[in-house]
Amino acid sequence: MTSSGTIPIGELSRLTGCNIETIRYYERIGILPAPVRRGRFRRYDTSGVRRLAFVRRARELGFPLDTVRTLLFLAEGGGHSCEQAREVAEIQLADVLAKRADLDRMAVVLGDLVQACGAGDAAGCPLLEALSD
Amino acid sequence: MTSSGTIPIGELSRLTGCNIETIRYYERIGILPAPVRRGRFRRYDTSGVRRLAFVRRARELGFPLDTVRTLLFLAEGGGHSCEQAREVAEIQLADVLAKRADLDRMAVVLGDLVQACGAGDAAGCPLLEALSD
DNA sequence: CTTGCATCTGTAGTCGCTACAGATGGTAGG
DNA sequence: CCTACCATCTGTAGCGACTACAGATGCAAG
Repeated sequence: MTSSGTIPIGELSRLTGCNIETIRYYERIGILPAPVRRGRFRRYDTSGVRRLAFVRRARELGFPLDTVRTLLFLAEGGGHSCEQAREVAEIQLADVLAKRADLDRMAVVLGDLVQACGAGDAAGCPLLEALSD
Repeated sequence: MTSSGTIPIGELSRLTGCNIETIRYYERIGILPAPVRRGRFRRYDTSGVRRLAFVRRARELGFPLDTVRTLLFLAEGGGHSCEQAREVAEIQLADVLAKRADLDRMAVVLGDLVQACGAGDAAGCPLLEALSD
């Protein structure tokens, strides 16, 4: 047993639900550290798995990768963690709410237009005419 | 007056709220036809203005550029316009609703975490711990 | 021996712009 | 007449977050 508890990238991918190419991409841009290798093959231990899982969860909340970097740093005990973490989360929340508001507006308009097109009586398509103004 | 009713790209930009670089980009990828030129300068007439306005409105509803192409074609009287227009709008609506649902989920989680971090009593940051699992 | 699998590196493509750099031509002011 | 400025031009590269190859390598099973 040279490195008993370690897994190859494929298994890390399965464990975390993260694409292999994405894992290598994260390594390239410094989100994940270059792991130990057995020959040419990357080998990940539990800390590697935990770190990637962290990244995935952060990404699921929509945090951009640059912010994920900050969150990783904070999670490793950098500075006034909770305070700063809350700050970036607030910014992210505001961003999410703004995007949702945009989508809401789109959904209303699209819903109306689909409806109007469904009840197709009048000459001309309501949808196409709305776009043509 | 060689071409009285035509305007330069800057004015088209102002009229439609569409960036000059974006207008040229649309031309490059075939969303807009190459306009008449006065010397080296693009000149747009009312049909150019209307076409770009159409594109902008479609983009505001989130239609991808490829679909905008289809919509333009339909608006110019291609085939069973209204039926097909409704179909693409339904797909777009479904997409918008799915994205909104994603954002909703994010907003709930982020809201909770921001809240939990605000009431900072316990040791450890709730947000960072949620990401660390 | 060969087939298949997992992995490797490196590069290019996606989408919808945006941001330059560097050239060109016309007008207005000194 | 010269200079400054303005709008426009072309062409290319960058963004964010991946994704999709192509082509090499090495190992184990049939």
